[in-house]
Amino acid sequence: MSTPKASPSLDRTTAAPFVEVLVDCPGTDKLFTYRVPSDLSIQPGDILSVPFGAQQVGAIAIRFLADLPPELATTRILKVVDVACRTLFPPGYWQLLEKVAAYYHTSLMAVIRVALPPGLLQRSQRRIRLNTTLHPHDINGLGAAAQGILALLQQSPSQDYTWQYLRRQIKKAQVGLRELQQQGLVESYLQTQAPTKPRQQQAVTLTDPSAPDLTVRQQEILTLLKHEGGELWAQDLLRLAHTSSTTLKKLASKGCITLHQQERLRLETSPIQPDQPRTLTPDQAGVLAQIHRLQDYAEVLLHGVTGSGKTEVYLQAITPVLARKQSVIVLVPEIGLTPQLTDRFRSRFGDRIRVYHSALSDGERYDTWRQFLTSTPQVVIGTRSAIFAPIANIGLVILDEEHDTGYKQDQPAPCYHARTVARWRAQQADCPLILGSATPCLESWSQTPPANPKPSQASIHYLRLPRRVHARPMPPIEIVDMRLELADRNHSIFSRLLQKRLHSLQQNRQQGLLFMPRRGHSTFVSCRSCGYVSECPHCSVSLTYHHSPDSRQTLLRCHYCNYAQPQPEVCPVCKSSYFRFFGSGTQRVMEELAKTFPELRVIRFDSDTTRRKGAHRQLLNQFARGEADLMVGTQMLTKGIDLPQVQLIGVLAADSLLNIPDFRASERTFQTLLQVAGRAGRGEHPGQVLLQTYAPEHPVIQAVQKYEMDSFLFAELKQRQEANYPPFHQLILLRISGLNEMMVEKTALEIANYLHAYIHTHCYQGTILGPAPANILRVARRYYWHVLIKRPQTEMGQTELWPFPMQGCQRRCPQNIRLQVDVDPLKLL
DNA sequence: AGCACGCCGACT
DNA sequence: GTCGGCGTGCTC
Repeated sequence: MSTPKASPSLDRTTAAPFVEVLVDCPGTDKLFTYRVPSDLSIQPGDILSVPFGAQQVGAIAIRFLADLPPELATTRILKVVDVACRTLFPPGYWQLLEKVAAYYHTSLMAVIRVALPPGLLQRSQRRIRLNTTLHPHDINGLGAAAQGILALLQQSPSQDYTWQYLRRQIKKAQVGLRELQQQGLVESYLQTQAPTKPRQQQAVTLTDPSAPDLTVRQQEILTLLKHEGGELWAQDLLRLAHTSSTTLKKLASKGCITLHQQERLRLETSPIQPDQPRTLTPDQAGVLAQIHRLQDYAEVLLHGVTGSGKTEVYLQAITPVLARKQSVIVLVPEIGLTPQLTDRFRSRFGDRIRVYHSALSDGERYDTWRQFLTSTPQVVIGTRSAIFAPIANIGLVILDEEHDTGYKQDQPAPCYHARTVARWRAQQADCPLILGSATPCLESWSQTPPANPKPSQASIHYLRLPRRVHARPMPPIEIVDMRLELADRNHSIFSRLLQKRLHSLQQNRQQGLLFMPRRGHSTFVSCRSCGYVSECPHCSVSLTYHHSPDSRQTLLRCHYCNYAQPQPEVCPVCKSSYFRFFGSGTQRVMEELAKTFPELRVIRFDSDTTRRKGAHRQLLNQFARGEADLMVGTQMLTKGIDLPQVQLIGVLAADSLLNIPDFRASERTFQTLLQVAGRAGRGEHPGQVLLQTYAPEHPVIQAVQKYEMDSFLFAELKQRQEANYPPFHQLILLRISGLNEMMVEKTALEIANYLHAYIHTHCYQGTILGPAPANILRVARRYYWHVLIKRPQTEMGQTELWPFPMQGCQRRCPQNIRLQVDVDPLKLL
């Protein structure tokens, strides 16, 4: 791989004998000192492998040390084992990571972990191997745990498992292991995994095609090689020329070709027809002209209704950036959902596209990531972590579907929002940031001139694409009052109007989507006689009814921890036989459809049917080819499906969205419903949307029906202001969890009290809410309590650092209690 | 994260 | 008395 000229490859000699590193171990954010072996050259930022305790872990070189601090004995200093990756990050990159760590109150290492491709920071693993030379003479003499481990290992094809796995599978595994080790039946060893490395492959280069005394066959091979450009992978040449490696070796010995190892990049590529820029509508052209005018850092909210051609604007905004040899980052919520988008980028920009997301293999991700470090102008398309792509010379950052909640990481720290990080990156690179959406989120919209009472203070430009391309109208939205259906004794989940439309769907050879804002067979199982609800024994959430096609048994499953149990025939409490599921999910809809419309061909499109790799594309293609009349699905249907023939959209239970206990429920519902509606009428026919609800007078439903964006957002903004919610106040959520309920509660209370006092003594503005038990109290045996910090923003929507006393909170947290900080949380459950 | 060290309960 | 549970603390 070529390295930029900034790297004087000869000058990689390490000056100092010691290096301070950041070790990839949770709970250790201080620096550790290691000796630099004379045969290794190390630079700050390089990713290393170092011994740490009994294991070997990944580490990052931070700085050199000429002398050892006096408190460190020379004998204790260990040597760096290896350099896993030599990195040369663009200027300002470390500052960016540090800023993220500071703002989201996490360790720098946690940020580095999301920024680096997986597999680079490798740690050693303890594994247990079966001793095959020895046979246990008396299995029954062993304890239960030992027997369990033995049975597992014997099942394993490699007679070998990680210690972590065994410990999870077998209780008291520690005891069992000791027993087995004493008898010499198993051995325990540390496996140091090699970090992901470049893939090397043999390449053939033509050097001298005119050597004397060549056979006809040899001549043929050389001609072929010349024809292919003089350079090929050995395996390709072997295949093309139907020859063997001995022949190649002979040619090499004659000096006609050279054989050498060369890196072969694992990049996702697909042969794609190149395409040309499309003619823009006047709206698009106007918007693009404004974008082209931007040079330095500026933020743009591109508010374009579904089908208005935002993608083409992105493409044409990128072209001049690439032309002036700068790079671009394009973020999308989920790459698997939008294969059409990446295809279009590839058609336009060819091999300058780098697709980066978690579905890539470790090797592909690693190679793509290392391409970022080259100085070639490129377009990175990826999911949220791609905002950390270490490319230099960024000329433009684009966030498509900027309202999407997928941009917020909420599982492991740092709980960063890609939009926030994108803003910092754009500021750092002094380039424009485009936020695109058909349904902008309140946080972004509130900073644009239309939302601002003092437009001069608005920090985001507002560009609008109010019309669809080819002047296609937005589909009309009809509201069906489900209360009237029930009053008229229609107990079906389909209103009579929807039934009528579904009937005519097939007659008119049209297609439709049915949107169901929930996954699973139904919501929960309850007793109609006594009200008992089946709950998960670990998570205090109701279990969901799942009907698997291959087994006759019906299962109740927990959506949080995946616990499953067979469904009882009668109510466990009162023995009533009216113990049935309640509400409906995609599976239930499928069954009802099969009953009412047996002739309709239906595809189910939800997380169950799309889990398999490539299933998304396959199901969509199937639908696009007209092999089904109707597609039934959950939230996934809202994203990026661009099928011109979709005529009918049915929304079954708008209410279940509206009633989610979250202050953003209205905004979410509005966004989701408009996104769903936008899937209709993208072809010749205008299409129609049918919205079933028990609350037709609800302001959200009203606004959706009229496509009234601004008035809805104004009203919503006002409510947020009154209730001190974002974007007027900033929220920081502290999630306190542990196995002991009392301890969690006690700790949460202590932290809340401490914060109260802290705010008071420092005269900070703000309020502490809670502690309160989380809505779902228990997830996978852990209890959760929340403390919410609310504080006024100095400037609306400004993301700024607050001296929130993380250390103090941490100190009040016992070892077995976990404290997670979520700055600007999106999920308050 | 692992692993060692160290302190309390149920057994020989 | 000991063995072995797991809570606390350190790893250059």
